[in-house]
Amino acid sequence: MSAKYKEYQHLNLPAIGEDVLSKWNENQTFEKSIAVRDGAPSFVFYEGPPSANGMPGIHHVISRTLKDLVCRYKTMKGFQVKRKAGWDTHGLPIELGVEKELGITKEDIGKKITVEEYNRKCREAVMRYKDKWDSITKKMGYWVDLNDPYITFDNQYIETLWYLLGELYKKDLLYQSVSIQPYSPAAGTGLSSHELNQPGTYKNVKDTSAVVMFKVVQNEKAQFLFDSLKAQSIQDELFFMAWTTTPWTLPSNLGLTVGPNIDYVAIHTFNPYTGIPIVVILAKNLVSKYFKAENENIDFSTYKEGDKVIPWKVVASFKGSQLADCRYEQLLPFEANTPEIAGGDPFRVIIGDFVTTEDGTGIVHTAPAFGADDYKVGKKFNIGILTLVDREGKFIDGTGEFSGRYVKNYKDDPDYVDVNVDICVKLKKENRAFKIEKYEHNYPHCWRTDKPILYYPLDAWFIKTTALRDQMVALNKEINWKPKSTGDGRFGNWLENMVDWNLSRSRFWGTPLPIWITEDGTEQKCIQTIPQLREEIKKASHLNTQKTLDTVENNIDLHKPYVDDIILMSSKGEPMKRVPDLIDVWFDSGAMPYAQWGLDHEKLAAGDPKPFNAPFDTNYPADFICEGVDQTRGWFYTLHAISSLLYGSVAFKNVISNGLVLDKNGNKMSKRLGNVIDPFKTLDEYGADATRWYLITNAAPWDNLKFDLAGIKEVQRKFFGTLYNTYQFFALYANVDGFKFEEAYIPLKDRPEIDRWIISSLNSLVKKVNELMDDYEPTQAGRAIEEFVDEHLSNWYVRLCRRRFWKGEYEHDKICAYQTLYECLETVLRLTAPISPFFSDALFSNLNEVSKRHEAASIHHVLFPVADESVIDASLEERMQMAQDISSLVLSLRKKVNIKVRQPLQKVLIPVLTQDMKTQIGKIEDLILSEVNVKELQYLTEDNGFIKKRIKPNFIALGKKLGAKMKAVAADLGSFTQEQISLLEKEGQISLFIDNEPLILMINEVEITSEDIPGWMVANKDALTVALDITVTPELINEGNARELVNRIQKIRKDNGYELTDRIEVKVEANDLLATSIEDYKAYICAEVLADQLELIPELSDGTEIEVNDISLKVFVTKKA
RNA sequence: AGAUCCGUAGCUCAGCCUGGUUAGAGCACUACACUGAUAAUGUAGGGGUCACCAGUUCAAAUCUGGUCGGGUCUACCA
Repeated sequence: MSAKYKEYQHLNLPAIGEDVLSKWNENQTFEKSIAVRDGAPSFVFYEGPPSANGMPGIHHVISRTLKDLVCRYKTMKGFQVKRKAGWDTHGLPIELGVEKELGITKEDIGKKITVEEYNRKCREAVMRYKDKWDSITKKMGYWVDLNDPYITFDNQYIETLWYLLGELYKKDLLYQSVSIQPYSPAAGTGLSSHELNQPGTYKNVKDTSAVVMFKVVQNEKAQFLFDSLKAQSIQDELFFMAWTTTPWTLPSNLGLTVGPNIDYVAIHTFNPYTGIPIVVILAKNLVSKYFKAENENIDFSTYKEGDKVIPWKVVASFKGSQLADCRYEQLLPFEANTPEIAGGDPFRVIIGDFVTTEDGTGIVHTAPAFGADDYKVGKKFNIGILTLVDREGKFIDGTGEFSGRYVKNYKDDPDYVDVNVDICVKLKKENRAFKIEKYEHNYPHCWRTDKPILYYPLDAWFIKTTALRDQMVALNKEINWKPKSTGDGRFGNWLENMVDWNLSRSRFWGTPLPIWITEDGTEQKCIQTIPQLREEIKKASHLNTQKTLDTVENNIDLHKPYVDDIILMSSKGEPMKRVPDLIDVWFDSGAMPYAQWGLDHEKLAAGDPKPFNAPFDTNYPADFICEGVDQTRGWFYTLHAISSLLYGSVAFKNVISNGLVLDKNGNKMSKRLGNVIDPFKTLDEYGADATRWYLITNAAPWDNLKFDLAGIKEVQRKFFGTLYNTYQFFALYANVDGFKFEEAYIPLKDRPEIDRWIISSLNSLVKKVNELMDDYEPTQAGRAIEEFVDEHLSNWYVRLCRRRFWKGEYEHDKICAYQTLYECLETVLRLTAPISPFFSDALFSNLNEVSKRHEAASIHHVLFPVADESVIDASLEERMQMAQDISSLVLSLRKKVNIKVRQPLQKVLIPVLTQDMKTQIGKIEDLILSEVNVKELQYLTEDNGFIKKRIKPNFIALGKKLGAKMKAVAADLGSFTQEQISLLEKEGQISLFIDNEPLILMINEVEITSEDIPGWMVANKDALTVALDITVTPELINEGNARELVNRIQKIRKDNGYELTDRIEVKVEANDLLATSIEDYKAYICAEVLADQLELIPELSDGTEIEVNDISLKVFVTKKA
C-alpha cells in the first residue's frame, strides 16, 4: 500500500496539540530527546523554582515558553539539555496563606498552635496547586523533568544549604550584626518589608519637628570658619542647623551628615526664640525657607528680642566636603549617652550621598540606631551607636528627666504627654532650637496595632557580599544579559550599591540557620551536614532528651521545631542553643545549582571543594537561565552572589529577563481587577502553538506584553493558517501524484529559476534564524519565519507554481516543484519547532512518515537546519523582489482602470536606468508576464527621450561635502530641466552656481529616477517605474473571453464535485459574441478544463446558465465515464 | 526618592545602535478583484504634529539634556 500525506478537514490547533501530546507521552519523546544526545556536549539550563502555593498564570507561560524554546533549540543544535524541575517551598507567602486559612496571627504560633503543627500545615499547603502546575506544564509543551524535581524543603536540599552556609562561615563571610529594621514597640516585634507594604500602613500624621542647633567646636578642621568670622569681627557662637521629625532621637545623636557637593552658607542672625545673636550653617538652597529675603543685610543694631523682623547676613559659603570632620558639642548629654558608651568617634560632621536639599537644612541629624541610612553612614565613619530607647519604646534610665517616658503614645494612655514637645522646650530654653513646628508627613504604622513603628537595631545574620563586590561586578561583565540594559543598568547598579545580605528571618517555615551558640555568645558552631550534627549531639547527649536523640539519629527533619530542640555542647562543656533565625528564602533558590543535586558525602570526605552529586560537574555554571525582570534582585542576584562568593565563578552565562504580562489595556493583571487571563482556557481554546507563537513574536520578551486574545486569533489565522494551507496544498497534489521524495535529489542547477529562488530565500532565512536564535532573539527569529512563510512561500512561490502541481505529467518539472516545496515545508517546520513544538511535530511527522527522509521519531530529535551558503544567490533574490514589485505595480494599474487580470493585455513598458537592471529584469520577464497576464515587456532606455526623469540630491554623499549649502543645492536640483539632467548623465558632472560660488556636482552625488512616461498609465515605487498599455484589441478580448469561460467551467466542475483528474465533455450553447473566441481557443480551453470534447450546440435545453464578461449563455458539462 | 524599560496609525508592533527629504507592516475599517490552496488570497484607500520641550546639525522618529505619562525593582530617609 502506498503511504499518503495526512490531509486535514480543518485547521484545529488544539486538537493537533492534544494528539501530539499523547504521542509524546506514549513514546517518551521528551526523555528520548535527551537520551539521543548522550555523549554530546551539554547545554546547561537552570529552572528557577516556582511556588506551587499559587495558581499558575499566563505570565508563567511566557517565561516558560522562552525557557523551553531555547532548550529545544539547543537540543536540535546537537546539545544534551537536562532540565530538572524545581519547587520553591519556603517563605512568607506560604506562611501568610496558612495563617489566613487558620485565622491566626504570627503571635498565635507556639500558643494556639504548635510550631510543629503549623509547619505541617505549611508543608501541606505548599504543594496545593502542584497538579495544576504539572498540567499547565504539559499542556503548554514545556519540557522539564517533573518526575525528579528538586524541592527546597527536602532534608537533602537543606543539608546542602547548611553546607554552603558553613563554607561562607569558614570564609568569614557569614556574620552576626545589628541591622536597622522596622519595629513595632506596641507589638514588640520586628516587621518585614512585606508587612510594611500592607495597604494603609503609611499614614499622614502631624509630628513635632525641630530645627536644632549644634554648637561648632573651634579646632583645626573648623578653623577656616572661625577665621572668616573673625575677619568680619563676628564673635557670636557658631552652629550647625539640622532638622528632625523625631526629636526623641536627638539624645542618641552621634553625627551630622552633609552632602559633599552641596553648597552651604554661614548666616549671621538672631535666634528667634532667645534673641541671642548667632551664626548658623545650612544649605544655601534652603536659606529662603528660614530667612525672609527682605530682611537680608538690614541693620543689625535696631533688632530687639521678640521682633518679628530678624536681620540676617551671609558671612561665608563653602562646600559640604569642607565641613568633614568638624566637631560639635553634644546636644543633650546624659549619663547614658557618653562618648564612651557610644563607642567610636562621635560628634563629627560626616559625608553622605543620601543628603538632599529638599527638606530640612541640608544637614542631617544622624542617630545610627534609628535609621537605616544613619546606621550605614555611622558605621562607615565609626561614630558609634546609642540606643537610648528600649524595645517597649521608652527612654532607658540615665536619660535625665526623660528616663522611662514613652517616645510615642504606645499604650493609649489618656494622660500621655508628648516627650518630643518637652525635648523641644528644653532645647528652646538652652538656645539650641531655631524653629519648632508641627510637620505633616507620611509615616509607617504597624498594621496590627495601628501605632507608629520606629526603626530599631535588631540582631541579624549577614552574608558579607560587600567584601567581594569588585569580583561580583567583574563577573557580571562576563554574563550575556538580554536585554543588555538589565545587566548594565538595573543589575550592575544594584551591585555597585550593594549592601550586605541580611539573611535573618524571624519566621517558622523555612531553612533554619545552622548555628549554635553558648548563652554568653562566646562560642559558636556552624553545622554543615547531618552526620556532623549527629556527631555533635552525641557529645552532648546528656543535655538532650532521649526523644531528640532518637529523632536526630533516625528520622531527622531539619526544620523547626526539631532543630531547636537540639542542644550542643561547647568546648567548655556549656550548652549551646541554635540561634532562632531562619534564612531568607532567596538563599534557598540561589543555592539551587548545588542543592538540586545534593551533597556527596564521599566527595566531601575526600576534600573536594565542590562536593555535590553528579551530574553537578557537567552542570555548572548554567549556560542559560530565564525569568521575569522582577527576579533581577531576587533569584538572579542570589545565584550570582553565592556563586561569586564561594567559587569565584558566574552561576549563569546567558540570561533573558522577560517583561511583565499586562492586560490588553496595559494594566497589571490582578485578581482584584478581574483582568487575569486563565492560561488553561487560553491553551484549550487556541492551542499551545498559537499562544506560544503569539507570546514570542508579538513583543520582545523584555518589553511588557499587552496580552490580547485577539492577537492569538490573528497568529492562528495568519501564520498557522497560511502554513497549514501550504501544507494542505502540497499534500493534496503529492497524494495525487504519489510524490514520496523517492526520486534522487535534483541538483538546483537543473531546476527552474523560481525553485532556485525559493531555496535561496529559504537558506537566507535559515542563516538568519540561526544567528538570531544564537543571539537569544527569538522574537526576531519568529518574525523572520513569518515573513518568509507569508510573503515568499505562500504568496509568491505557491501562487506562481500552482499550475506546476496540477498540470502536466509527473516528470522533471513537477518533481522539481515537489522536491522544492517539500524542502521548504520541512525546513520551515524544523525552524519553528522550538517555538511551536506541537504543530511542527505533527506536520513534520506527516511528511516524514511518507518520505522517511529522517530516521527520527520526532522533529525534536532531528537537527536544526543549517544554511547552505552555496545556494544563496543575492542577485536572484534581488530580481525576484523586483518581479514582485513590478507585478504589484502592474496589478495596481489594472485596478485603476478596472481591467481584470483574466483579461490579457499587450505590453508593459519599464524604463531601465542601467544595463544591470535590464539584465536582471530580463531574467524574470516570463514570470512577470504570466503573473500579470500581459503579452510582452518592453524596455525603455534613457536615450529615447520618452522617459521623464527626476533628480534629487544623494543626501548622504553630499551632506559631508556641502554642509550648510545643502538646502540651496536641493532647491536648485528641484528646478533642473530634462536637458540638464541628461547633460549631467552624459558628462558625469555639472557645474552650478550656489550663492554666487561655482560648484561642481558629480553624478554619484545625485539620485536620478524615472518618474513619468508621457501618455501612459504609470506607477512607481522607489527606482522602479512601470507603464501599462491598456488598449484592449478584439484579439485580446477573445482570449479574455476564453479564459473567462475556462474559469466558469472550472467552477461547474467543482460544484459538480468532480475529482481533479476526471475528464469531461462540454456542450456550449452557440453565441455569436463568443463563437470566435471558442473556435480560436478550443484547444486551450479543453486542456485547461480536462475536456475531451467541446461542442457548440445551437440550442441547449439542459445546462448551467453562466455569464462570460456580461454575455449570458448555457453550458452543459458531463463527466466521462 | 533612586535605578531601569516603555511612549510611532483606532489596536499590536518595525524603524532608532550607524541622523538623509514620501515614517513602514499586520489587525480593524472601506471599496474592488480573484476563485481547483477557498472558513484562504490579492489590490487600493482613509488613518501619524513619531508623548512634550529645548539643544546639536545643512538635516532629528533616530543623537544629547530635560519634562510628562505608564510599568517594574529597590528604598523610605533627616
